[in-house]
Amino acid sequence: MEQLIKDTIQQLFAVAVDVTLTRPDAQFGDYATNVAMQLAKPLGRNPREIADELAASLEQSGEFSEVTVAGPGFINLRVKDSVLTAELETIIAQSQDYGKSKQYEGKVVVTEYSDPNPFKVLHVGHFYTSVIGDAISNLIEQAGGEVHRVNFGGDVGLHVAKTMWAIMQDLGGEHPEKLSEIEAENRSEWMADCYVKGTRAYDDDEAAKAEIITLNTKVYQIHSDNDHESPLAQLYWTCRDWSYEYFNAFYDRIGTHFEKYYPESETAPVGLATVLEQKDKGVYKESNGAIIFEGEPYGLHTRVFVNAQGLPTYEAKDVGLSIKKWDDYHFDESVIITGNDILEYMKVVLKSIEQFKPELSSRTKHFTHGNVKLAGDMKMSSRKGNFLRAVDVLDMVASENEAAQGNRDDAPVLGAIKYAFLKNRIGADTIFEPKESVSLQGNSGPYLQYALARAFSIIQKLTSDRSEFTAPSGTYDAAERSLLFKLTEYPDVTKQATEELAPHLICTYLYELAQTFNRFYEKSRVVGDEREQVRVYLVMAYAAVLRSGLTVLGIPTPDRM
RNA sequence: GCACCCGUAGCUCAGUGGAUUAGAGCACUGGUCUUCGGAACCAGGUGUCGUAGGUUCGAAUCCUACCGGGUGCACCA
Repeated sequence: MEQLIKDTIQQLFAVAVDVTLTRPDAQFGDYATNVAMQLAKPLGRNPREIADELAASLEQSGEFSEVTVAGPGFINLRVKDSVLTAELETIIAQSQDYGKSKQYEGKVVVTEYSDPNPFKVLHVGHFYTSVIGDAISNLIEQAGGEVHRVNFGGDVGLHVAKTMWAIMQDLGGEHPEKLSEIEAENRSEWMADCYVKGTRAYDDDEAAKAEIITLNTKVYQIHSDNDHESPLAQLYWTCRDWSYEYFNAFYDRIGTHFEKYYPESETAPVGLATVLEQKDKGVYKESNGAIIFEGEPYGLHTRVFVNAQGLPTYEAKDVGLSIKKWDDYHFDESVIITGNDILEYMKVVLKSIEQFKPELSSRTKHFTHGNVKLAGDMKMSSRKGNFLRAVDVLDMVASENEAAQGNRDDAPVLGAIKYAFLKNRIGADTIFEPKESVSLQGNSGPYLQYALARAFSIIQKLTSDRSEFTAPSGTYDAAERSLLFKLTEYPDVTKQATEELAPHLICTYLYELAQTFNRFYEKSRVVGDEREQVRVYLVMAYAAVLRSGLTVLGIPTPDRM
């Protein structure tokens, strides 16, 4: 249609312009264009006149059932129902594949997100970032990308030393055999408690602080010696395994799967070696015994990559991570999803990498989101031990669902949480109001899941005696037409959502679609109606699009609820 | 102090160059109701789009300054 309008303009006015169609309020038409206003200046004519002339010509083309001019020169177009029928055929034929965009075909993409630290607890923020990262990965995947989901976490570093210190306080020394006294279901909580104790000791007790700093070096030593024998090493490896088991169990439950963990112990040596090597080439430099990168010439700030004790900081570990990802995947694009608190930090790290591996930093996109905040004034900190754990969120929503529906099924629980996390644009902080976020009505995940379950129910009633798709020959009534027209918007939505990596656009669309369907459903009987033939295909097309959209968001699509 | 993110209805947010009433959900009030599964549908209304200038035929949307909130800025991650 855009091409047709473009050609018509070329014929009438002998100028080439880009024509974009928008979807105005339904009362004005299916599509609208403001191209007459764009032409007013170059042609030196009244936009209204141009619009009238163009509209008359478009009307003669026979492609539209209605062409009108409104306001200062907007052209509103309504397409013939036969055009919609052709699109309905496409949706039925392609089903779940309808509307997939193609921007990432043939591209290898590494997505890194979630990034919890072993020896620490998973809190609500990890849940949030995992859901966002997953949806972004799915968007790239539906667009044809070969996606590798990876996870980066600190299995060495000061937080590990703090936890290990408290663990040994608790066990009375380096006694790995005593770990068997910790019940399996209490392990993650016990380690989280130890982290809190270790942090308090580090802050309040000078002697403990010195011990923890020494212990930090010993933990690095375990890795460089590949030590699995010493009592300290046994303690360390066992607790690290417990952490990964705990992470995997959580990811399984929320339907996320990572291809690979990059523990910092593996990226640290690579990062350290790289920084030292590049120091000799002048990228990094020594300052007060540490090795730094000066960001000021680039409008950034200076950061320490190797501390005065010769240990790599998070910065060097990130350098190592980048290099390892590159060696493993030779990606076309590397997408990193984190909280926005490390936005400036990441710019410095990437700028330093750009000095010696420009192709690597130019292919890296850093996406940041805000923090999850609890309604009211409660601050969360895993250091202090007052925080909302990821499982607490699941439990709260499960209780809410139980009160409303009498069960604790995971599908609506995950639907509610994931949708609440995804429906807003990524960037600002998310206020987590347990009661609101968990809502099962209105603009919520379960509303969409339920809308889909109803559609399945209808389809199943007719499964046995449905023949091959035959395109309806007549026209559609108002409710049918608005549902069908809304369905045809889906390809535009996936395209834009993929370009911007903005899952909330899918949410907004699906909610509008479900509303449109529920209105249709309210007044249009399907089974047994004389228009059953047409309507059942509309329902099938709707179910395909809704299911496809929910799947991109990572939201379960149960047939029944 | 500097940098980045944000400021739209009582609350949580869409809308980020287009109009004919700036939209949803929640909350509140009333209605539909022997369900093709009611987690639904319908009706009812509040806005100095943070403030002030500017650009434009046209600004919640772009530019500038300011105000307010959040986050970050050397050996934590």
